[in-house]
Amino acid sequence: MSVANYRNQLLLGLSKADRRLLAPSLEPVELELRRSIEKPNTPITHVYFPESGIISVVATAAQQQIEVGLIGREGMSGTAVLLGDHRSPSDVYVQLAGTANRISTKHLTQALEASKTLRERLQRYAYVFMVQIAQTAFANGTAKIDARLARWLLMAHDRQDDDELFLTHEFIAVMLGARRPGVTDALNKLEGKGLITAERGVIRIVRRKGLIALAGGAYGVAEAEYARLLE
Amino acid sequence: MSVANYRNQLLLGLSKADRRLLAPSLEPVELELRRSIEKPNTPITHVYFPESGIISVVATAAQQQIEVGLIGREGMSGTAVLLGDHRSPSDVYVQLAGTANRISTKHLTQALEASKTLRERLQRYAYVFMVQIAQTAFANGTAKIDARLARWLLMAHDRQDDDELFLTHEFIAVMLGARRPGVTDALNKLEGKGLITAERGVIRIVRRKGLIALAGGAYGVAEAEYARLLE
DNA sequence: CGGTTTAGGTCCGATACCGCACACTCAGTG
DNA sequence: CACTGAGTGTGCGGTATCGGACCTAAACCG
Repeated sequence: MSVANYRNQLLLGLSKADRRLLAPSLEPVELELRRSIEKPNTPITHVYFPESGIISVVATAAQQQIEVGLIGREGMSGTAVLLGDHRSPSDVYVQLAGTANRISTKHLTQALEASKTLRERLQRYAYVFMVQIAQTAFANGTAKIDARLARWLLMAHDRQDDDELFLTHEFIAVMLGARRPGVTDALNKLEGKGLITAERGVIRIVRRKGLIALAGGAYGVAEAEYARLLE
Repeated sequence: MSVANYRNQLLLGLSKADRRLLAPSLEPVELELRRSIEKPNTPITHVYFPESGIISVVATAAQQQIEVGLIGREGMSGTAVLLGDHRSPSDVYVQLAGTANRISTKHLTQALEASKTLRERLQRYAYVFMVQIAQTAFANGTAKIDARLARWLLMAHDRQDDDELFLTHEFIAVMLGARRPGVTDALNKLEGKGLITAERGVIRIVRRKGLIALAGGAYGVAEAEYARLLE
């Protein structure tokens, strides 16, 4: 794959030199639905830069699961590696199929050693991801299901080109830490307001502005930080 | 202040050389209750290494406030600076009075440039703090108020020497994003189980194990990461 | 084409938590 | 020593969400 063809914004934002540094180690891979990217407390072997699709970072404990962050073509998995660790307590897997370029933890670590500018840029992303997680904590603590759903749909929508998201209520329920029927209700509510349309397995975003309003303060902060630091 | 006198574990864990690098720039300060450490979207002037007391990182939006992370003598404020930013979208202030050593953002940045080992160690802390925030997201999304309260009390207790926490229900309510009477109820529930005792303005931790059990999976993950990476 | 799987909708009672309001009580202050 | 204010306890109706179950409908498969 030629350098110019990357669609991952983090890779695209690198200097030519930094991109050349990573390019030989990058390996294109398919992101199949549900594919595991990181297992809790297990060494991270590769770090993924999605070209399309979405990767979820999910906290798991006592049979409970809930998404704490999500990664698309704007970012990368494995931020732990950027900060000197080689594992994480979270489960990380593909939530929306797509493609990615991945690099082995070893090669990435070497590249980070070799280039200060690379390190700085990727660490800025790590910071933005931290803000995203903080926003998730905020949303989970203060917002109702429909607002959290709106936030989630917006974040997913930001990470792909068209307006159709291929997801089931079941999966969304896990993401939000809610019951599946609760998600069904919330989706119907959003559809009733004309913000989305939904069919079996497909959700179509219709009015982003309405979704943003409904999400309240839970959406936008991390996105603004990203724009400020990485664009 | 002599090097040996630090009580902040992050400073204590540094190599002698790194401690010498920071020491001349460290300035002892009082952490008065409610003192502001960082304002949202305003340059971070100083980074604080608490010796005692607790600093809260609070996400604010649309008149809603909720704590996403908390910092005591095990850590430092201003993780954004470690990752190349100089502000953060969160409100950061003193939640439990104490003392700290602080360093200007400029001096810290210079020291991070000068010492790779310093940078690596502090960035590992930043990673642990990120895990803590993720746990908050988990707790907020899945746990009931009494479990979240138990988690919060445990985390505060970890960060001081004795068993008495001087807090009002009102402040805890803000931390948890709950109503004040909800906190009163939850505290009474914990007291009924013999896990704590409470008087006006004081909460005394009695049975940590019981609190940990009640907190479910919401407590312990970030603490384990800290032990693994920084002890 | 008929059977099976998977996704979605709906209904039930229970409950945790909310918003709001008000009463009590302890601790300091004039 | 009464007064005041902050901290705490309590009550009440309303509602979001839960846990569990069940039923329909679309898609898939031999």
